Amino acid sequence: MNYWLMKSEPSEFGIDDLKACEDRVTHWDGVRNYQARNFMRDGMKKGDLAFFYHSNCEHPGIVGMMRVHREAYPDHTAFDCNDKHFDPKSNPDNPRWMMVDVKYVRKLKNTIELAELKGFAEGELKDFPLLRKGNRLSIMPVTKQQWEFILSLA
DNA sequence: GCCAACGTTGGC
DNA sequence: GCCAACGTTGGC
Repeated sequence: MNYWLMKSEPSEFGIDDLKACEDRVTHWDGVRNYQARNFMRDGMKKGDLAFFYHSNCEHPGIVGMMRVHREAYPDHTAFDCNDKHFDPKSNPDNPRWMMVDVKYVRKLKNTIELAELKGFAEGELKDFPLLRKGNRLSIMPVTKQQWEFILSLA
């Protein structure tokens, strides 16, 4: 089993929105970055666990966990010219962007803030992509060691 | 709101 | 293939 971290802006779609979804499942649409897409398409397997990360907000950090519920399939929002993430270069015959379905697992009692994680950038979380300077990946792998260490902070 | 870092686009 | 211009991300 693999571990992941997936970012979302809580003003757009936060962990409470996921929890409120029917069956607590939603499709993770809108990824428009090739590296992030490749992680989803090539790496994510049903049953994998992922941290839910709130970005671009007052207290960015890890707020909970979810599980991959369905493996990668075409992101239909890329075909919809009314959608915020419309991409005219993607079409149903040759979809450029993919998404997975994720299911809510649980919220953490307290957010593990980015500021706290940064304290381990030279130690336990060395090489964690989230802490790399200029990192903009919205989906990234987490090693088992990193996963367990981060959870121990919660 | 600012801005650094990064990815993408497109002219050449 | 290079690279300048531009757009986006996301912390602060």
